[in-house]
Amino acid sequence: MDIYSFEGLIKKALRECLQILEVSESVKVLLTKESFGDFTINIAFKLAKVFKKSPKLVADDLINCIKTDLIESISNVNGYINIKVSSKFYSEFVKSLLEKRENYFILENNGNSIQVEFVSANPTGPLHVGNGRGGIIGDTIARVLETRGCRVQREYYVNDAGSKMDLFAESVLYFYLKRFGIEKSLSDEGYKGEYIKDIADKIYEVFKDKFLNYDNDSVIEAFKNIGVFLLFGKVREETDDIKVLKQSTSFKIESILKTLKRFGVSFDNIFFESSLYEGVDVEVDPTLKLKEKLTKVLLDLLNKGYIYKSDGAYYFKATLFNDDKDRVLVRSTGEPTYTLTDIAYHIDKFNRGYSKVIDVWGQDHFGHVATMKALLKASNIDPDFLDVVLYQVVHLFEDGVEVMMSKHTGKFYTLSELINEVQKDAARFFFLMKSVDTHLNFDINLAKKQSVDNPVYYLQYTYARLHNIIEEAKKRGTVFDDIENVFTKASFNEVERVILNKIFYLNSVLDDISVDYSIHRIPNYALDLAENINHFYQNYPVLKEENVLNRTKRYLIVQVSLVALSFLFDLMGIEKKERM
RNA sequence: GCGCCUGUAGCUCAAUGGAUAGAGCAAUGGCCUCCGGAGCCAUUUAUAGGAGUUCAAUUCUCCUCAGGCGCGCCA
Repeated sequence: MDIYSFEGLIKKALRECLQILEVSESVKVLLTKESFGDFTINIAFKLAKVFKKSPKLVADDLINCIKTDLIESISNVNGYINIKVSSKFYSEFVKSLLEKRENYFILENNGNSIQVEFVSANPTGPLHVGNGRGGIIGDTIARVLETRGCRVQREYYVNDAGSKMDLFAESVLYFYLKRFGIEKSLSDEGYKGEYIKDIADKIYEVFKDKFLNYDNDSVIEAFKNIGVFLLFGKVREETDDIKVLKQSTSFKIESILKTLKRFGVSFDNIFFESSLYEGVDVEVDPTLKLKEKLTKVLLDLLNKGYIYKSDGAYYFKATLFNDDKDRVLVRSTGEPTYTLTDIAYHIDKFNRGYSKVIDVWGQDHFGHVATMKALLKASNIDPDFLDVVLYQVVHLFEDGVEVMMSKHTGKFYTLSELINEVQKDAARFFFLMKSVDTHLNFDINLAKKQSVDNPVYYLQYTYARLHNIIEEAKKRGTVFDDIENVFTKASFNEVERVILNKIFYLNSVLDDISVDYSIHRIPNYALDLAENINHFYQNYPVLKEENVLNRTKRYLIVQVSLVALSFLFDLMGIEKKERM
């Protein structure tokens, strides 16, 4: 028995009674405060207008409709329909949960195939702390959707083409040539971080003067590829250079993929932007040729009349689709913009057959959302196919002072360093706790402390001490009653009911999260539950309890709680500890 | 200037439009003949300001103020 069957019973009762289908379908059973009962329904307020009666009178009618032995009593408090559930309710719920274990919270496959794309940081430097937030958000959304019965694919979009990558390669080249005493000019926009020098040094160490007599285009291509391999950890095309590089293992900077793996984040698919540039050149019009994949997208828009030329550039009429301004898709130089490759990429996703695609972007990409939706619509794809989750910036504080982060100046805290110092679990939890809409102030000193201040230890402690009860019971050979007697001869007190009700309600919480992606509710839920469990632990000893029936009842609470906590730890990607 | 996000306790953050706005940290005072005191209990303090919609507003609408971000032939 679960929230769905329970809610279904109530819906059915109301449907038969009310004859109003839409209304009874929108009924939701809500968790309520213990002083009001176990669960509540507020549908009477909504129906008051329809029936032209006061909520209180409507509730009176509704109460008479609902008859099930899962409910012990049902009351009407000024329109609130408060439900106190029965022993049978707990009997069916607890037995069902203990039978299914963690799978109680994992729903059957619902046929939806969803892709979540996240991190997708440019492979032009190590990940910084802000990327960690995006990583956790995407990873957790994926985990939640999986529990809701969706098939989920996690994808990383690697921008290994485009002008940022050229700039990166030029920066490496600058330092490479310096090793030979050659001073080349580097634009102010160029990357100047230590790691750029490390890459140049590595190239020098492995390849010596090999690239000195390359022409500029060739050396830039080679350095792009080498850079992506060293920084990201994987390249689309394994050139001979990469094979040589693989023989030599020493390189100071941890690759992006490795950092993420240490962070508990992994991907099912890596999509390289450069793959959009595969194939042959195809004519768009007599003045322009692009690679076939991009041409196809552009021609489609062109044929629909959504493209015009201005000052030699190709503009998309985005303003026809609610965007602020028209957008350049091809520069006057004939080069495609990021906007064109990105819509080509999203059309590719659409063609792969997902029912929905979720992109996790930093807030600074906000302006790009309307553009992408406009392009989707112009390409005859429902804009709702794409959900974009924007997360606010991470501000880093060290010794009370904000640490500014920039790849260009080279001063930033890497995610890798952060994981080294505060452990994966604490870092994940810290990122997960805050709503994506709020700016996250990350206090490095506090995070480094690894002390009681960190709520993740509270959770792990709760799990460990509960688990210890199970261990002790085995060790001591503690005797328990038949659990059937718990439901027929005993009853759960308020503290115990709160715990059971909360756990019963977890599926409903997860449903909500899967719709609005409010993943911060998971750690908050977990902490709330842990608090209730610790209160129970403190006041109601299990093994010491002499009455065997009570002892068994409390032991059930421990078992149910352990299953729920275990599931939550797995969902958050945090290690559960049986001993601390 | 226009658009988006945010403004809740001393600090960091919660609260599907629902009943008396909750936690942690910090402060003060209590709990170990213990299944783990990394815990429990008690006390203190808050919805930026103003209108509106609603039976009901921290939540929705509008205005004001404050902070962040965006408004490229960058990605």
